[in-house]
Amino acid sequence: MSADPVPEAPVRRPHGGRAAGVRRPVYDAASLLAVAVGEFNTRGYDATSMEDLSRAAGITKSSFYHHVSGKEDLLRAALQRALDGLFAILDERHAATGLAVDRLRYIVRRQVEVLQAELPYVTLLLRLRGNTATERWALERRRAFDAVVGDLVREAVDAGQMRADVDPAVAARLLSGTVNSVAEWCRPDRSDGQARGKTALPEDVVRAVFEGFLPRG
Amino acid sequence: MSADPVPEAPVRRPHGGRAAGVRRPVYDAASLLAVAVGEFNTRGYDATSMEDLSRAAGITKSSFYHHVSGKEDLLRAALQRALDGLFAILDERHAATGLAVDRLRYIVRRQVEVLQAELPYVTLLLRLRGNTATERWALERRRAFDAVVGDLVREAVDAGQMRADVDPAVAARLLSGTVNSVAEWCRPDRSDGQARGKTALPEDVVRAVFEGFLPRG
DNA sequence: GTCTATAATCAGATAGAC
DNA sequence: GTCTATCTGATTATAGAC
Repeated sequence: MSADPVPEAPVRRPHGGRAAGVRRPVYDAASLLAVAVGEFNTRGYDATSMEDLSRAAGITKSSFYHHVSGKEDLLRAALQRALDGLFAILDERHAATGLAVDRLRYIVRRQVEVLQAELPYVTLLLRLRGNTATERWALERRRAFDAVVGDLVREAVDAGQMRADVDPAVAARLLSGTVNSVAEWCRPDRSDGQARGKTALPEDVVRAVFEGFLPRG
Repeated sequence: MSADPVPEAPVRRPHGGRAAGVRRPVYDAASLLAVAVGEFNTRGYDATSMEDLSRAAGITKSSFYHHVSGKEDLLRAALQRALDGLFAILDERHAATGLAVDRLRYIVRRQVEVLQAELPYVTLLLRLRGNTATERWALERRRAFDAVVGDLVREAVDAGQMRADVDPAVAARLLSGTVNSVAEWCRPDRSDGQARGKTALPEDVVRAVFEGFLPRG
């Protein structure tokens, strides 16, 4: 179920120097990808020009093209990374064994964790419209992930581990929607769970989804 | 708290006829807006050209410009309609009086109903990036709506009507996120609650958010 | 109201000097 | 590796005939 792991950013130093004190631009492919994804998420993929990207990287458009093959390739690399992170969850032990509802709970928690760890890449994935072949490929992969979750919800409902008075298909979509909505406001710097530490958010999402917001008892 | 109501589509018939049997194009401003919003939601606002819009309306780009003043004005009209629908909820009786948790429940239900009734317009609103002044205006209005909901969540938590072990700010965002995620898969034609009728979805969302997906008891 | 034709601008991408 | 200059095509918008 997993895909090829994306190689981690090899830090390569450029030859040409700049005036000392000037904010150092990024040069290697992985860093340029990070810059690009940031711009994509700020303006939207379609509204972001190669000029925008190169400016954000601190070089001209031509220099930028020396490092990357094009706009869509940047998008594909970013989406690959997001999808690899998500699909890797499904290979984990607790996602593949045990009660359906427990596997579901584990996947939800891990999904939020991956979303936090790979925030810009997952955010980009969640905002696709499907205009290019690359986008449609990623959307299809994403649907495959959601289908696994959907099947698990149905299994849990059938086993009486989840409430049956909400249609399983609707429940699955609300569940995914709730998890994915975190990308729209989560910021990596800020610990979103206030004073309860950095790991609080995944558990909050699990509680909200499975137990709801009403007081216990 | 409400804004000016948007006038309902005055059906105005065009003079120039077409060959009978050919699919009749739309001519009045409201119909062209509906067409445009549909295209915006399919491709994304930035990726949709005026050529795309005019082709979808069945006329040339120049003719299209005869009816509308520009791309951004179409966007503003659409966002106005979505925001009016949402803010009108806050003026309703059950949204303004009663226990905080009950007001919240009512708002969530009505939000889903408005989302269903004005689906394309609300969808467009929820996908904004803030590239133009119009988008930023709409985003600010949307944030104001969310702030009202956020305050209500805090009030409900403080009153012990909602669980206190999830940060109120996080709870409010998860709540809004869950509701808004419906726009990503809800289709007006299909009755999403399966065999339980068309009005099932709002209640399903309310149950999911407040009671969670675990079985009762 | 609709059309063809055309501005004026900006997009993604490349050539080739240094 | 970076740059200036340029190509090619798409984009928003307008002019003006019918």
